[in-house]
Amino acid sequence: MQGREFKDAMYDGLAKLMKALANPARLEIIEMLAQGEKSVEGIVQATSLTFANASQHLQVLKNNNIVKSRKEKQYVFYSIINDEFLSLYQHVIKYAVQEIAELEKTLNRQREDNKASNSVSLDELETMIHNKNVLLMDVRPSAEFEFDHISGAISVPMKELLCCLKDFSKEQEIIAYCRGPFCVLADEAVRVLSEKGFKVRRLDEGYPEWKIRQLEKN
Amino acid sequence: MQGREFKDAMYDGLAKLMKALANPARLEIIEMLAQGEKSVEGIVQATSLTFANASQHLQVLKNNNIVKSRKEKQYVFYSIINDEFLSLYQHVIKYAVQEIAELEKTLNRQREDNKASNSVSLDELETMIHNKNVLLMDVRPSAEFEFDHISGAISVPMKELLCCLKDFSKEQEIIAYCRGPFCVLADEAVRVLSEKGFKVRRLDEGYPEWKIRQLEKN
DNA sequence: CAAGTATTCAATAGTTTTATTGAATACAAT
DNA sequence: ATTGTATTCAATAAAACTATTGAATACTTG
Repeated sequence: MQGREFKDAMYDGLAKLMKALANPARLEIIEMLAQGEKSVEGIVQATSLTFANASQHLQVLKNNNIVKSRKEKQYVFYSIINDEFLSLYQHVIKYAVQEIAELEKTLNRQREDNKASNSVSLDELETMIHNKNVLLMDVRPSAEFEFDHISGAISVPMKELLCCLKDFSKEQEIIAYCRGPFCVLADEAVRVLSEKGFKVRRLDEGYPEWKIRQLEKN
Repeated sequence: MQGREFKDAMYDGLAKLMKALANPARLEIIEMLAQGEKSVEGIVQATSLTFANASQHLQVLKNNNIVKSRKEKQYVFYSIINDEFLSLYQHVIKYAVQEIAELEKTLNRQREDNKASNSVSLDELETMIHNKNVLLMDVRPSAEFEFDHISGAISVPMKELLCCLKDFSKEQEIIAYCRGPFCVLADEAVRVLSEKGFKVRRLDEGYPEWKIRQLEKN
């Protein structure tokens, strides 16, 4: 194999991988699957995609070694293929929100809006934990909670949330958090819980921002 | 801003970034610029692109905050925008050659073809350099060496390698490196030198990977 | 100022990607 | 077997991307 031939093969292959990531619908699917496996139906419900379209995008992701699938009964469950990809994806996100002005601005505006709604800031959280009887709920997958979490939090992964409802009091104030403003888990938790009549708000930031604060304190 | 609106803005922006990377010609340009700044002409000479086409791709990269340019006399020099992007790019490459079977195979076949199988890792290099009886040889073009290089290396560009053979001892162990797994220069150097009876191996990675390590140490 | 060089711009045709539509499977439950 | 449900397949038109071409700029040098 000559040098030119080799380069072409490598750059074509690399471009193929990047192309698989170069679509907003597929990125949303990836973000969703980063939080745990989901059936095609689950993805359709959480996005504005049609069944056929979601399935098509999933095929693209599968053919590019980004997701894997398993079949159970008549359902097909998709998930991120491995932790290496997850780590790469998180690196991309981190770069994008830190270095791309446009995205940084969008994210900050969203944070402002969250504050304007009734989300709780890290500062407020601190005083609330001192004074009141609040329940701090980490809704990320349990593996992430076990790795590290905001001190005082309990782990209630999204997929277990519905079965655990009876364990919580409707008198107690609940604060839900996940990975940050980009993560949709906390929003979902707030929606589900408030529909059921709980007093629940979300933390406007998430675990990574809390961690950074802790490090800054030292 | 509603949740849906926010998501669309974020995923569209993210997809825009990935699209800028989703093209083999642009990836080759990035790989080249990762080794130091280059004029448009420099890029045209090293690739099979036309002037207009190279310029167009550079505009795309510039509009997506991947490269920056400066003008000197009538020349425009392009370079990677910052170390954060370089680190992200390295992560992508590392993921691709480790996790994508097709690319891994292509890369390994290339390495086999160049008989560079017993390569040296960056870790090994560090301990070898302590023992002092090793010659670290940078076989990239001298411009790239002058821009920056692994500390302790000497510059022996490929095209000068054959005329300089008499300067080296066959007793001394030689380690050749270039730009990383994609770069074929080191493989060629190893082939040429071992044919002549020198004790030579290649570094399995290259300058960009070393640079990233240095940055991580701080 | 004129000529030369490096780079960019603008238009375009060919190619690829995308969402949509309407079937076609594959499997489970009855 | 028949029905119902979840998913995939196949075809297609619209949109986006790409390389090519032939100018147009911008800057330097003489």
